[in-house]
Amino acid sequence: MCYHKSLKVKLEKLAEYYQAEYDKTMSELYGDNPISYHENGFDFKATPIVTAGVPNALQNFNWGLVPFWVKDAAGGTKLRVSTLNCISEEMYDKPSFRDSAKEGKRCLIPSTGFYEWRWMDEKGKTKIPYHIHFKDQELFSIAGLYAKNKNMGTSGDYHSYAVLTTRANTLMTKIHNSKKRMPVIIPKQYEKDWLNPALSKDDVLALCNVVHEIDLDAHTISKRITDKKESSDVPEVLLPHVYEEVRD
DNA sequence: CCAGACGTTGTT
DNA sequence: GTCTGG
DNA sequence: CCAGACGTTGTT
DNA sequence: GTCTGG
Repeated sequence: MCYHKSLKVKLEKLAEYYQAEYDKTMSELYGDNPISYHENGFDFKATPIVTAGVPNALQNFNWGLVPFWVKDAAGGTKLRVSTLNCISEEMYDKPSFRDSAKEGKRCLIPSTGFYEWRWMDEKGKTKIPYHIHFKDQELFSIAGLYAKNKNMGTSGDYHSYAVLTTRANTLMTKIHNSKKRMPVIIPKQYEKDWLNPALSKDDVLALCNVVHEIDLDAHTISKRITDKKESSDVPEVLLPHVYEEVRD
């Protein structure tokens, strides 16, 4: 699973990585600051993504996929709580995701890392947060599906996406030791393929498994990440924090 | 037929 | 929009 | 997923 | 302990 991520990079650098344009609204929104240090999926916020539909632009889409058939805002807010993630193995079958999957509405979700908790005991009493990132590259793409809905009560259409998940690779099995899932990550050399709307189902599903060849790294961080009294969207949240009980 | 779901992960 | 359970 | 609540009356 | 809201 993946409900927390970071995008510690400026808009301009994002555009460069994806060879994509962005409009004035977006530059006003983010200015010259990194886009986020910690984003909680349950805030359902919009951040820049790249879609198969418009592969040469950064577009601000909301996390938590609201399918086109949702009839009103109440239905959307209820459903998106459980569509932050999509089990990639089932995306062609689930009512909430299958239309996006079949229509090739795949997207790249720019990320500089994601957060996961590791359980330190059998009883589920102690958990320690980690930030997971690439070993040798700051920015990378998480794979997603997206959709458009007209009934969310927003001024324009409501654009949203879900993070695809897959079986955890070796590193993630260690950290995400109870659920053993992780976001689908698309290496740079496959990004164009992923955004090709004509890609076959078999190829799509195969790309959801390349995570097993990816070299990720992780470090423990402070529990400030879940502190409600202080903002967690600050640079300090990413700093390594040593726990006695973690020996690896 | 109508009403209601449509989802993720999980044992704190 | 489409499927399932009642 | 986590954090926070943990209730009453009313009545389509 | 379990449910709900975010």
